[in-house]
Amino acid sequence: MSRHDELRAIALAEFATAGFAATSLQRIADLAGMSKASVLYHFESKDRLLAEIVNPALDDLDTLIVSIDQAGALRHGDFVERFVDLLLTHRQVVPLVINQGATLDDVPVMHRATLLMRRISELFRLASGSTLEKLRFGVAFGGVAYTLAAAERLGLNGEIPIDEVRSALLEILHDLLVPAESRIA
Amino acid sequence: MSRHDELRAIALAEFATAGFAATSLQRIADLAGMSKASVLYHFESKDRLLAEIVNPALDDLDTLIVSIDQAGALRHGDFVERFVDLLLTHRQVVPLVINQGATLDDVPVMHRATLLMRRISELFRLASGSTLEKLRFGVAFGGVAYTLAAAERLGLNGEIPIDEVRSALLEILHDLLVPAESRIA
DNA sequence: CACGGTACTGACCGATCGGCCAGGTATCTG
DNA sequence: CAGATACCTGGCCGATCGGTCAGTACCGTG
Repeated sequence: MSRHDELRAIALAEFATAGFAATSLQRIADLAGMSKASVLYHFESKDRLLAEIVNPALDDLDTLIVSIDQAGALRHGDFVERFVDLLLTHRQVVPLVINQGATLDDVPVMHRATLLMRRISELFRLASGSTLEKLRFGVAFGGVAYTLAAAERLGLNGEIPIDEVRSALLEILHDLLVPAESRIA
Repeated sequence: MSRHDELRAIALAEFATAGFAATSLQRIADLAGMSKASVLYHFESKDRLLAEIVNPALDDLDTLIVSIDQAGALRHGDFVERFVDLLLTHRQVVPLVINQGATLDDVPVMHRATLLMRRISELFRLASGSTLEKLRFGVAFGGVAYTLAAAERLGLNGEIPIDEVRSALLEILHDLLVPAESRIA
C-alpha cells in the first residue's frame, strides 16, 4: 500500500471513530509516523483528504441511484440488495456520512452526501404517499445504515460474519418494504 | 422563560444542527445578544452547558430502563410505546446523542448516553439470540431514533402532525418486534 | 558527477478556541 | 446611605487549529 493510501486509511479510521473535527492533522501525522506538513504534502487540505475518502462511496451511490432512475419503475428487491452491498462495501465510510453529515454540510463532499441521501428519500417518497409509508422507508434505510454505523460503539455486532449480517439485513428490509410495495400495486 | 433557560434552548438548537464542536460559545453569545463571558457566567463550562441540556432526557431514559429491569420480564409493547414517547418528548436532544454521541464520548454526559444505549441493546440481546434478532432490534430502535434525527435534514417529515408520526412509528416497531417476540415465546 | 523530481521536515503564521479575571452596573435590603 | 447580590462586560491568556514556506535528504536518470 502506498504511503498515500496508508494515510487515507489512517484518516478514515480516525474520522469514523473520533470525528472529523476532533481529528487533527497532527494526530493523523503522529499515527502515520510523519510530520503534519508531510500530510499536507500528500493532501492539499484537510477537506480534500475527507473528499478523497468519501467520494468513492458517493460515486457508487450515485451510480446506483442513476441506474434506479433509468429503470423507470422502482424494483425494491433489486435496490435493497444493491444498497445493502454498497453499505457493507463502504462499511467504514457509513458512520462518517451518517453521523457527521449534518454537522459537516458546509464541506462540499458532505453536502454532496446529503444531496444523494435526499434523492434516495425523494425517490421513494414519490412512490409512497402516507406518513406511514414515508416513515417505513425512513426507518428501514436509516435503521440499516445507522445500525452498521453504531454497531461497534454499542457492542451490537461482536464478531458476526459479514455474510450473516448481509442476509439478516436483507430479510429485515424485505419485511419492512415488501408489504409497502404490494400495497402500492 | 429565564435568561438561563433561553441560553439553554439556543445552545440546544445549535448543538443539534451545527454540532457541539462546531458551535462556539461566542456564537451562542451572539445569538443570545450577550457576551461570551456572560454565557460562562451562567454555565461554568461548555461541557456543563451540554450536560444541562442532555441530562434531563437521559434521566427519563434511565427511569425507563430501570422500570423495565424491575418488571422482570420484557414486555415489548409497553417499552416500545414509552420509548417512542420519550424520543418524541426529547425530539431535539435525539440528534445530538445519536449523531454526536460517538464523537463526544470523552465528555462525561455523552459517555453516560452511550452507556444507557448499550444497556438497552443488552437488555434485548439477552432475550434474543440469533444475528437476525440482534439486527432486527438494532434496525428498529436505531431506525426510529435516526429517522427522527435525520428527518429535518433529509426533508422526510415536512409538516406531519406529531400524533400521526407517533402512531406510524408504533406500527412500524410493532411489525418489526412482535414477530420476534412471538418467536422467543 | 550533476540534475530534477519526490518525499519530507521544522519553523512559523493568523485565527479561533475555551476559559479566567478584574471591574462595572443595577436592584434589592438593612 | 452602605452593603450584598445577580448579571454582565472587555481584555487577556495559553493552547490548538489548518495551512504556508524555505530548505533538506534521497532517488533514478542523463
